[in-house]
Amino acid sequence: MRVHLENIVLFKNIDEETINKIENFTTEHRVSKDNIVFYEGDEPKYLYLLVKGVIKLYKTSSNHKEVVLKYFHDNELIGEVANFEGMPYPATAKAYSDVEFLKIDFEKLKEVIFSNPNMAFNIQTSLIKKIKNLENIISTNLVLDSKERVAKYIYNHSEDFFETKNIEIAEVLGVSPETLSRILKFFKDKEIINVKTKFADKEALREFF
Amino acid sequence: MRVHLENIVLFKNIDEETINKIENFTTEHRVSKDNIVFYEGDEPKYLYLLVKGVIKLYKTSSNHKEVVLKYFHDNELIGEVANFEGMPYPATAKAYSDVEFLKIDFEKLKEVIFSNPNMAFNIQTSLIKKIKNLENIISTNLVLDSKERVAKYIYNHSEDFFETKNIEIAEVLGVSPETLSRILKFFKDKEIINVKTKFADKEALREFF
DNA sequence: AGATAGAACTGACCTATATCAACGCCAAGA
DNA sequence: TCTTGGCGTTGATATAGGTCAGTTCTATCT
Repeated sequence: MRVHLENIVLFKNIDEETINKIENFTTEHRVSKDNIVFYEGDEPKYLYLLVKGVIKLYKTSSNHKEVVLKYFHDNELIGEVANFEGMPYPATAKAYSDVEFLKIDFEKLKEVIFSNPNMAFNIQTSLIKKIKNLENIISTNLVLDSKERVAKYIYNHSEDFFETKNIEIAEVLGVSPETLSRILKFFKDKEIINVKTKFADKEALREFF
Repeated sequence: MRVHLENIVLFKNIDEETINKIENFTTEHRVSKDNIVFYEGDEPKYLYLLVKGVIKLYKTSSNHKEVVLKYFHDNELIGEVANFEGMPYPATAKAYSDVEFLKIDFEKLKEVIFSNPNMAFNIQTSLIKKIKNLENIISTNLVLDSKERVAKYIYNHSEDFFETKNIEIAEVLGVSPETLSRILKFFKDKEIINVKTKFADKEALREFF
Protein backbone atom coordinates (compact mmCIF):
# COMPACT_ATOMS: atom_id res chain seq x y z
CA MET A 1 0.00 0.00 0.00
CA ARG A 2 1.52 3.28 -1.09
CA VAL A 3 -0.73 5.54 0.95
CA HIS A 4 0.40 5.44 4.54
CA LEU A 5 -2.46 5.47 6.98
CA GLU A 6 -0.45 7.24 9.64
CA ASN A 7 -0.34 10.34 7.45
CA ILE A 8 -4.10 10.53 7.29
CA VAL A 9 -5.98 12.72 9.70
CA LEU A 10 -8.40 9.98 10.64
CA PHE A 11 -5.54 7.88 11.95
CA LYS A 12 -3.68 10.55 13.86
CA ASN A 13 -2.44 9.43 17.27
CA ILE A 14 -3.28 5.83 16.57
CA ASP A 15 -0.71 3.30 17.65
CA GLU A 16 1.18 1.32 15.06
CA GLU A 17 -0.34 -2.00 15.96
CA THR A 18 -3.86 -0.72 15.42
CA ILE A 19 -2.86 0.89 12.15
CA ASN A 20 -1.40 -2.37 10.93
CA LYS A 21 -4.61 -4.11 11.83
CA ILE A 22 -6.66 -1.57 9.92
CA GLU A 23 -4.37 -1.83 6.93
CA ASN A 24 -5.30 -5.47 6.67
CA PHE A 25 -8.84 -4.68 5.68
CA THR A 26 -8.22 -1.45 3.82
CA THR A 27 -7.67 -1.25 0.10
CA GLU A 28 -6.44 1.63 -1.95
CA HIS A 29 -8.11 2.77 -5.15
CA ARG A 30 -7.54 5.24 -7.90
CA VAL A 31 -10.35 6.24 -10.17
CA SER A 32 -10.16 8.69 -12.99
CA LYS A 33 -12.38 11.70 -13.55
CA ASP A 34 -16.07 11.07 -14.25
CA ASN A 35 -16.12 7.45 -13.13
CA ILE A 36 -18.62 6.31 -10.55
CA VAL A 37 -17.39 5.38 -7.09
CA PHE A 38 -20.72 4.01 -5.91
CA TYR A 39 -24.34 4.25 -6.95
CA GLU A 40 -27.40 5.43 -5.09
CA GLY A 41 -29.09 2.33 -3.75
CA ASP A 42 -25.94 0.23 -3.40
CA GLU A 43 -25.59 -1.71 -0.18
CA PRO A 44 -22.80 -0.28 1.93
CA LYS A 45 -19.97 -2.51 3.02
CA TYR A 46 -17.07 -0.11 2.96
CA LEU A 47 -16.36 3.23 4.43
CA TYR A 48 -14.71 5.49 1.87
CA LEU A 49 -11.95 7.84 2.85
CA LEU A 50 -11.04 10.33 0.18
CA VAL A 51 -7.29 10.81 0.09
CA LYS A 52 -6.86 13.04 -2.91
CA GLY A 53 -9.07 14.76 -5.45
CA VAL A 54 -12.72 15.71 -5.42
CA ILE A 55 -15.73 13.42 -5.31
CA LYS A 56 -19.15 14.70 -6.22
CA LEU A 57 -22.17 13.31 -4.42
CA TYR A 58 -25.45 13.78 -6.22
CA LYS A 59 -28.99 12.59 -6.58
CA THR A 60 -30.96 12.27 -9.74
CA SER A 61 -34.38 13.68 -9.05
CA SER A 62 -37.65 12.46 -10.51
CA ASN A 63 -37.45 14.81 -13.47
CA HIS A 64 -33.95 13.56 -14.30
CA LYS A 65 -32.28 16.64 -12.97
CA GLU A 66 -28.99 16.06 -11.28
CA VAL A 67 -28.80 17.75 -7.90
CA VAL A 68 -25.41 18.00 -6.29
CA LEU A 69 -25.55 17.39 -2.57
CA LYS A 70 -21.92 17.89 -1.79
CA TYR A 71 -18.35 17.90 -3.02
CA PHE A 72 -15.91 15.92 -0.92
CA HIS A 73 -12.29 16.92 -0.55
CA ASP A 74 -9.13 15.47 0.98
CA ASN A 75 -9.48 13.54 4.19
CA GLU A 76 -13.23 13.45 4.15
CA LEU A 77 -15.17 10.36 5.08
CA ILE A 78 -17.88 9.23 2.71
CA GLY A 79 -20.76 6.93 3.48
CA GLU A 80 -20.52 6.70 7.24
CA VAL A 81 -24.23 7.22 7.75
CA ALA A 82 -25.18 4.45 5.34
CA ASN A 83 -22.67 2.17 7.02
CA PHE A 84 -23.60 2.94 10.59
CA GLU A 85 -27.28 2.69 9.79
CA GLY A 86 -27.03 -0.26 7.45
CA MET A 87 -29.09 1.53 4.81
CA PRO A 88 -28.32 1.77 1.09
CA TYR A 89 -26.34 4.77 -0.08
CA PRO A 90 -28.81 7.62 -0.58
CA ALA A 91 -26.88 9.21 -3.44
CA THR A 92 -24.36 8.51 -6.16
CA ALA A 93 -20.66 9.33 -5.81
CA LYS A 94 -18.67 10.22 -8.89
CA ALA A 95 -15.04 11.20 -9.32
CA TYR A 96 -15.02 14.91 -10.10
CA SER A 97 -11.29 14.82 -10.76
CA ASP A 98 -8.83 11.96 -10.76
CA VAL A 99 -9.17 10.65 -7.24
CA GLU A 100 -7.42 8.45 -4.74
CA PHE A 101 -9.38 6.89 -1.94
CA LEU A 102 -9.38 4.07 0.57
CA LYS A 103 -12.08 1.48 1.05
CA ILE A 104 -12.22 0.27 4.61
CA ASP A 105 -14.20 -2.81 5.57
CA PHE A 106 -16.73 -1.27 7.88
CA GLU A 107 -17.66 -4.23 10.06
CA LYS A 108 -14.03 -4.80 10.91
CA LEU A 109 -13.36 -1.14 11.49
CA LYS A 110 -16.25 -1.01 13.90
CA GLU A 111 -14.57 -3.50 16.17
CA VAL A 112 -11.44 -1.40 16.20
CA ILE A 113 -13.41 1.73 16.99
CA PHE A 114 -15.01 0.02 19.96
CA SER A 115 -11.76 -1.10 21.44
CA ASN A 116 -9.73 2.01 20.79
CA PRO A 117 -10.74 5.33 22.41
CA ASN A 118 -8.40 7.36 20.22
CA MET A 119 -9.94 5.91 17.14
CA ALA A 120 -13.40 6.65 18.50
CA PHE A 121 -12.30 10.20 19.15
CA ASN A 122 -10.97 10.62 15.62
CA ILE A 123 -14.17 9.31 14.14
CA GLN A 124 -16.06 11.74 16.31
CA THR A 125 -13.95 14.65 15.12
CA SER A 126 -14.53 13.61 11.58
CA LEU A 127 -18.30 13.43 12.13
CA ILE A 128 -18.35 16.84 13.74
CA LYS A 129 -16.48 18.30 10.81
CA LYS A 130 -19.05 16.80 8.53
CA ILE A 131 -21.95 18.23 10.51
CA LYS A 132 -20.35 21.64 10.38
CA ASN A 133 -20.01 21.27 6.68
CA LEU A 134 -23.61 20.24 6.18
CA GLU A 135 -24.87 23.04 8.37
CA ASN A 136 -22.85 25.42 6.31
CA ILE A 137 -24.37 24.08 3.12
CA ILE A 138 -27.84 24.47 4.56
CA SER A 139 -27.37 27.99 5.76
CA THR A 140 -25.67 29.01 2.54
CA ASN A 141 -28.38 27.55 0.37
CA LEU A 142 -31.42 28.49 2.40
CA VAL A 143 -30.34 31.89 3.64
CA LEU A 144 -28.45 33.37 0.74
CA ASP A 145 -29.74 34.22 -2.71
CA SER A 146 -27.63 33.73 -5.83
CA LYS A 147 -25.84 37.05 -5.71
CA GLU A 148 -24.97 36.58 -2.08
CA ARG A 149 -23.74 33.06 -2.72
CA VAL A 150 -21.52 34.24 -5.55
CA ALA A 151 -20.09 37.02 -3.38
CA LYS A 152 -19.37 34.50 -0.65
CA TYR A 153 -17.76 32.14 -3.12
CA ILE A 154 -15.41 34.76 -4.52
CA TYR A 155 -14.60 35.92 -1.02
CA ASN A 156 -13.70 32.40 0.09
CA HIS A 157 -11.93 31.41 -3.10
CA SER A 158 -10.14 34.61 -4.03
CA GLU A 159 -6.96 32.59 -4.64
CA ASP A 160 -8.25 30.38 -7.41
CA PHE A 161 -11.40 32.16 -8.49
CA PHE A 162 -9.90 33.70 -11.60
CA GLU A 163 -8.37 30.41 -12.67
CA THR A 164 -11.61 28.43 -12.40
CA LYS A 165 -14.01 28.09 -15.29
CA ASN A 166 -17.34 29.78 -14.76
CA ILE A 167 -19.33 26.70 -15.67
CA GLU A 168 -17.62 24.84 -12.86
CA ILE A 169 -18.26 27.58 -10.36
CA ALA A 170 -21.88 27.68 -11.48
CA GLU A 171 -22.23 23.97 -10.86
CA VAL A 172 -20.70 24.19 -7.41
CA LEU A 173 -22.96 27.09 -6.51
CA GLY A 174 -26.02 25.45 -7.97
CA VAL A 175 -26.90 28.30 -10.33
CA SER A 176 -27.05 28.30 -14.09
CA PRO A 177 -24.01 29.60 -16.00
CA GLU A 178 -26.16 32.39 -17.44
CA THR A 179 -27.16 33.61 -14.03
CA LEU A 180 -23.57 33.48 -12.84
CA SER A 181 -22.47 35.45 -15.88
CA ARG A 182 -25.05 38.13 -15.13
CA ILE A 183 -24.07 38.35 -11.51
CA LEU A 184 -20.39 38.60 -12.40
CA LYS A 185 -21.26 41.37 -14.81
CA PHE A 186 -22.93 43.17 -11.94
CA PHE A 187 -19.78 42.91 -9.82
CA LYS A 188 -17.61 43.97 -12.73
CA ASP A 189 -19.77 47.01 -13.40
CA LYS A 190 -19.45 48.00 -9.75
CA GLU A 191 -15.66 47.49 -10.06
CA ILE A 192 -15.76 45.00 -7.21
CA ILE A 193 -13.97 42.46 -9.34
CA ASN A 194 -11.74 42.87 -12.36
CA VAL A 195 -10.99 39.84 -14.47
CA LYS A 196 -8.11 41.48 -16.38
CA THR A 197 -6.16 42.45 -13.30
CA LYS A 198 -7.46 39.52 -11.25
CA PHE A 199 -8.60 41.86 -8.56
CA ALA A 200 -11.35 41.18 -6.05
CA ASP A 201 -12.40 43.76 -3.49
CA LYS A 202 -12.97 41.46 -0.54
CA GLU A 203 -14.24 44.22 1.70
CA ALA A 204 -16.93 45.12 -0.77
CA LEU A 205 -17.82 41.48 -1.37
CA ARG A 206 -18.20 40.91 2.36
CA GLU A 207 -21.00 43.45 2.37
CA PHE A 208 -23.12 41.20 0.24
CA PHE A 209 -23.54 38.27 2.58
CA MET B 1 -33.49 16.17 39.24
CA ARG B 2 -36.78 14.81 37.98
CA VAL B 3 -35.55 13.75 34.58
CA HIS B 4 -33.60 10.54 34.95
CA LEU B 5 -30.59 10.37 32.72
CA GLU B 6 -30.74 6.61 32.42
CA ASN B 7 -34.01 6.95 30.50
CA ILE B 8 -32.42 9.10 27.88
CA VAL B 9 -31.10 7.56 24.69
CA LEU B 10 -27.78 9.32 24.97
CA PHE B 11 -27.09 7.56 28.25
CA LYS B 12 -28.18 4.09 27.30
CA ASN B 13 -25.87 1.32 28.52
CA ILE B 14 -23.92 3.71 30.68
CA ASP B 15 -23.02 2.44 34.14
CA GLU B 16 -24.58 4.04 37.16
CA GLU B 17 -21.36 5.52 38.45
CA THR B 18 -20.75 7.41 35.23
CA ILE B 19 -24.33 8.60 35.14
CA ASN B 20 -24.03 9.94 38.64
CA LYS B 21 -20.90 11.77 37.67
CA ILE B 22 -22.63 13.34 34.67
CA GLU B 23 -25.60 14.34 36.77
CA ASN B 24 -23.27 16.46 38.86
CA PHE B 25 -22.68 18.87 36.04
CA THR B 26 -26.03 18.62 34.34
CA THR B 27 -28.91 20.95 35.03
CA GLU B 28 -32.50 20.63 34.01
CA HIS B 29 -34.49 23.46 32.48
CA ARG B 30 -38.01 24.22 31.42
CA VAL B 31 -38.72 27.08 29.08
CA SER B 32 -42.09 28.06 27.78
CA LYS B 33 -43.08 28.57 24.17
CA ASP B 34 -41.40 31.39 22.25
CA ASN B 35 -38.61 32.00 24.73
CA ILE B 36 -35.02 31.99 23.55
CA VAL B 37 -32.77 29.14 24.62
CA PHE B 38 -29.58 30.69 23.24
CA TYR B 39 -28.67 33.38 20.78
CA GLU B 40 -26.61 33.30 17.62
CA GLY B 41 -23.14 34.48 18.60
CA ASP B 42 -23.27 33.24 22.20
CA GLU B 43 -20.18 31.45 23.43
CA PRO B 44 -20.93 27.79 23.98
CA LYS B 45 -20.31 26.25 27.35
CA TYR B 46 -23.09 23.73 27.56
CA LEU B 47 -24.31 20.97 25.40
CA TYR B 48 -28.11 21.02 25.17
CA LEU B 49 -30.10 17.85 25.17
CA LEU B 50 -33.74 18.31 24.31
CA VAL B 51 -35.88 16.07 26.49
CA LYS B 52 -39.34 17.15 25.51
CA GLY B 53 -40.95 19.59 23.09
CA VAL B 54 -39.68 21.26 19.97
CA ILE B 55 -36.87 23.77 19.62
CA LYS B 56 -36.55 25.86 16.51
CA LEU B 57 -33.11 26.80 15.28
CA TYR B 58 -33.01 29.77 12.96
CA LYS B 59 -30.86 32.50 11.50
CA THR B 60 -31.87 36.03 10.82
CA SER B 61 -30.54 36.92 7.39
CA SER B 62 -29.30 40.32 6.29
CA ASN B 63 -32.72 41.39 5.04
CA HIS B 64 -34.29 40.53 8.42
CA LYS B 65 -35.89 37.41 7.11
CA GLU B 66 -35.99 34.56 9.55
CA VAL B 67 -34.76 31.35 8.03
CA VAL B 68 -35.44 28.16 9.90
CA LEU B 69 -32.52 25.78 9.78
CA LYS B 70 -34.04 22.97 11.75
CA TYR B 71 -36.58 21.84 14.29
CA PHE B 72 -35.23 19.69 17.10
CA HIS B 73 -37.29 16.99 18.73
CA ASP B 74 -36.99 14.65 21.71
CA ASN B 75 -33.57 13.28 22.48
CA GLU B 76 -31.75 15.46 20.06
CA LEU B 77 -28.46 17.06 20.89
CA ILE B 78 -28.10 20.76 20.21
CA GLY B 79 -24.90 22.72 19.85
CA GLU B 80 -22.37 19.93 19.70
CA VAL B 81 -20.52 21.44 16.78
CA ALA B 82 -20.12 24.81 18.48
CA ASN B 83 -18.92 23.06 21.61
CA PHE B 84 -16.50 20.68 19.98
CA GLU B 85 -15.13 23.43 17.79
CA GLY B 86 -15.16 26.15 20.40
CA MET B 87 -16.94 28.53 18.08
CA PRO B 88 -19.95 30.73 18.88
CA TYR B 89 -23.38 29.31 18.18
CA PRO B 90 -24.13 29.95 14.51
CA ALA B 91 -27.87 30.34 15.00
CA THR B 92 -30.52 31.17 17.54
CA ALA B 93 -32.53 28.51 19.38
CA LYS B 94 -36.07 29.28 20.45
CA ALA B 95 -38.67 27.16 22.22
CA TYR B 96 -41.27 26.28 19.61
CA SER B 97 -43.48 24.69 22.25
CA ASP B 98 -43.07 24.42 26.00
CA VAL B 99 -39.80 22.55 26.28
CA GLU B 100 -37.74 20.59 28.73
CA PHE B 101 -34.02 20.26 28.19
CA LEU B 102 -30.76 19.52 29.94
CA LYS B 103 -27.67 21.68 29.96
CA ILE B 104 -24.52 19.64 30.30
CA ASP B 105 -21.20 21.26 31.09
CA PHE B 106 -19.30 20.40 27.98
CA GLU B 107 -15.71 20.47 29.25
CA LYS B 108 -16.58 18.03 31.98
CA LEU B 109 -18.57 15.81 29.68
CA LYS B 110 -15.62 15.65 27.31
CA GLU B 111 -13.52 14.00 30.00
CA VAL B 112 -16.19 11.40 30.55
CA ILE B 113 -16.47 10.72 26.84
CA PHE B 114 -12.72 10.13 26.64
CA SER B 115 -12.67 7.65 29.45
CA ASN B 116 -15.85 5.77 28.63
CA PRO B 117 -16.11 3.86 25.33
CA ASN B 118 -19.85 3.34 25.67
CA MET B 119 -20.39 7.04 26.10
CA ALA B 120 -18.19 7.71 23.07
CA PHE B 121 -20.28 5.24 21.13
CA ASN B 122 -23.52 6.90 22.16
CA ILE B 123 -22.25 10.30 21.17
CA GLN B 124 -21.23 8.82 17.86
CA THR B 125 -24.68 7.37 17.30
CA SER B 126 -26.21 10.70 18.11
CA LEU B 127 -23.92 12.50 15.68
CA ILE B 128 -24.70 10.02 12.95
CA LYS B 129 -28.40 10.55 13.51
CA LYS B 130 -27.87 14.23 13.17
CA ILE B 131 -25.93 13.86 9.93
CA LYS B 132 -28.69 11.72 8.55
CA ASN B 133 -31.14 14.38 9.51
CA LEU B 134 -29.16 17.16 7.90
CA GLU B 135 -28.65 15.16 4.74
CA ASN B 136 -32.34 14.57 4.63
CA ILE B 137 -33.02 18.29 4.95
CA ILE B 138 -30.60 19.02 2.16
CA SER B 139 -31.98 16.47 -0.21
CA THR B 140 -35.56 17.43 0.60
CA ASN B 141 -34.93 21.10 0.06
CA LEU B 142 -32.66 20.94 -2.94
CA VAL B 143 -34.24 18.06 -4.77
CA LEU B 144 -37.95 18.45 -4.18
CA ASP B 145 -40.21 21.28 -5.22
CA SER B 146 -43.05 22.53 -3.04
CA LYS B 147 -45.67 20.06 -4.17
CA GLU B 148 -43.30 17.16 -3.68
CA ARG B 149 -42.33 18.41 -0.25
CA VAL B 150 -45.96 18.71 0.80
CA ALA B 151 -46.68 15.18 -0.46
CA LYS B 152 -43.72 13.88 1.50
CA TYR B 153 -44.82 15.76 4.59
CA ILE B 154 -48.34 14.36 4.54
CA TYR B 155 -46.95 10.90 3.84
CA ASN B 156 -44.62 11.08 6.82
CA HIS B 157 -47.08 12.81 9.15
CA SER B 158 -50.33 11.13 8.24
CA GLU B 159 -51.05 10.64 11.94
CA ASP B 160 -51.12 14.27 12.97
CA PHE B 161 -51.42 16.05 9.64
CA PHE B 162 -55.13 16.80 9.98
CA GLU B 163 -54.69 18.10 13.49
CA THR B 164 -51.91 20.53 12.63
CA LYS B 165 -52.58 24.09 11.59
CA ASN B 166 -51.66 24.88 8.00
CA ILE B 167 -49.62 27.91 8.91
CA GLU B 168 -47.41 25.72 11.08
CA ILE B 169 -46.98 23.14 8.37
CA ALA B 170 -46.15 25.93 5.94
CA GLU B 171 -43.46 27.23 8.26
CA VAL B 172 -41.93 23.79 8.75
CA LEU B 173 -41.91 23.19 5.01
CA GLY B 174 -40.59 26.63 4.24
CA VAL B 175 -43.40 27.61 1.89
CA SER B 176 -45.92 30.40 2.21
CA PRO B 177 -49.35 29.54 3.63
CA GLU B 178 -50.93 30.59 0.32
CA THR B 179 -48.80 28.18 -1.63
CA LEU B 180 -49.57 25.40 0.81
CA SER B 181 -53.27 26.15 0.53
CA ARG B 182 -53.10 25.90 -3.25
CA ILE B 183 -51.17 22.67 -3.15
CA LEU B 184 -53.61 21.16 -0.67
CA LYS B 185 -56.42 22.20 -2.95
CA PHE B 186 -54.71 20.32 -5.73
CA PHE B 187 -54.55 17.16 -3.62
CA LYS B 188 -58.16 17.60 -2.51
CA ASP B 189 -59.32 18.00 -6.10
CA LYS B 190 -57.53 14.80 -7.02
CA GLU B 191 -59.18 13.13 -4.00
CA ILE B 192 -55.79 12.16 -2.65
CA ILE B 193 -56.64 13.75 0.65
CA ASN B 194 -59.95 14.51 2.28
CA VAL B 195 -60.05 16.87 5.20
CA LYS B 196 -63.62 15.96 6.25
CA THR B 197 -62.96 12.24 6.54
CA LYS B 198 -59.29 12.74 7.47
CA PHE B 199 -58.26 10.47 4.69
CA ALA B 200 -54.86 10.48 2.97
CA ASP B 201 -54.08 8.15 0.09
CA LYS B 202 -50.51 7.32 0.96
CA GLU B 203 -49.95 5.27 -2.16
CA ALA B 204 -50.92 8.16 -4.36
CA LEU B 205 -48.86 10.61 -2.31
CA ARG B 206 -45.81 8.39 -2.63
CA GLU B 207 -45.96 8.88 -6.38
CA PHE B 208 -45.19 12.54 -5.98
CA PHE B 209 -41.72 12.31 -4.49
C1' DA C 1 -3.46 33.01 -40.38
C1' DG C 2 -7.65 30.41 -40.63
C1' DA C 3 -10.60 26.96 -38.64
C1' DT C 4 -12.82 24.97 -34.78
C1' DA C 5 -14.79 24.15 -30.29
C1' DG C 6 -15.74 25.26 -25.96
C1' DA C 7 -16.81 29.09 -22.96
C1' DA C 8 -18.92 33.28 -21.98
C1' DC C 9 -22.38 36.71 -22.88
C1' DT C 10 -26.88 38.59 -23.89
C1' DG C 11 -31.78 39.16 -24.82
C1' DA C 12 -36.39 37.05 -24.74
C1' DC C 13 -39.23 34.27 -22.53
C1' DC C 14 -41.05 30.94 -18.90
C1' DT C 15 -42.06 29.08 -14.38
C1' DA C 16 -42.38 28.43 -9.50
C1' DT C 17 -43.27 30.66 -5.67
C1' DA C 18 -43.65 34.85 -2.84
C1' DT C 19 -46.29 38.84 -1.85
C1' DC C 20 -50.31 41.66 -1.47
C1' DA C 21 -55.02 42.36 -0.86
C1' DA C 22 -59.62 41.08 -0.26
C1' DC C 23 -62.99 38.04 1.52
C1' DG C 24 -65.35 34.21 3.94
C1' DC C 25 -65.43 30.96 7.85
C1' DC C 26 -65.62 29.73 12.47
C1' DA C 27 -64.69 29.61 17.43
C1' DA C 28 -64.46 32.28 21.69
C1' DG C 29 -65.82 36.06 24.35
C1' DA C 30 -69.00 39.91 25.33
C1' DT D 1 -76.72 36.94 19.21
C1' DC D 2 -73.19 40.04 17.78
C1' DT D 3 -68.30 40.97 17.53
C1' DT D 4 -63.71 39.90 16.97
C1' DG D 5 -59.48 37.81 15.45
C1' DG D 6 -57.08 34.18 13.55
C1' DC D 7 -57.02 31.13 9.81
C1' DG D 8 -57.80 29.57 5.25
C1' DT D 9 -58.87 30.65 0.45
C1' DT D 10 -58.55 33.01 -3.81
C1' DG D 11 -57.14 36.15 -7.46
C1' DA D 12 -53.76 39.47 -9.13
C1' DT D 13 -49.22 40.74 -9.42
C1' DA D 14 -44.14 40.67 -8.71
C1' DT D 15 -39.66 38.54 -8.86
C1' DA D 16 -35.67 35.46 -8.92
C1' DG D 17 -33.77 32.50 -11.53
C1' DG D 18 -34.04 28.94 -15.17
C1' DT D 19 -34.24 27.81 -20.14
C1' DC D 20 -33.53 28.63 -24.95
C1' DA D 21 -31.27 30.50 -28.79
C1' DG D 22 -28.24 33.27 -30.97
C1' DT D 23 -23.79 35.79 -30.82
C1' DT D 24 -19.18 36.80 -29.53
C1' DC D 25 -14.96 35.68 -27.57
C1' DT D 26 -10.72 33.00 -26.88
C1' DA D 27 -7.52 29.36 -27.04
C1' DT D 28 -5.84 25.59 -29.42
C1' DC D 29 -4.84 22.92 -33.62
C1' DT D 30 -3.71 22.70 -38.48
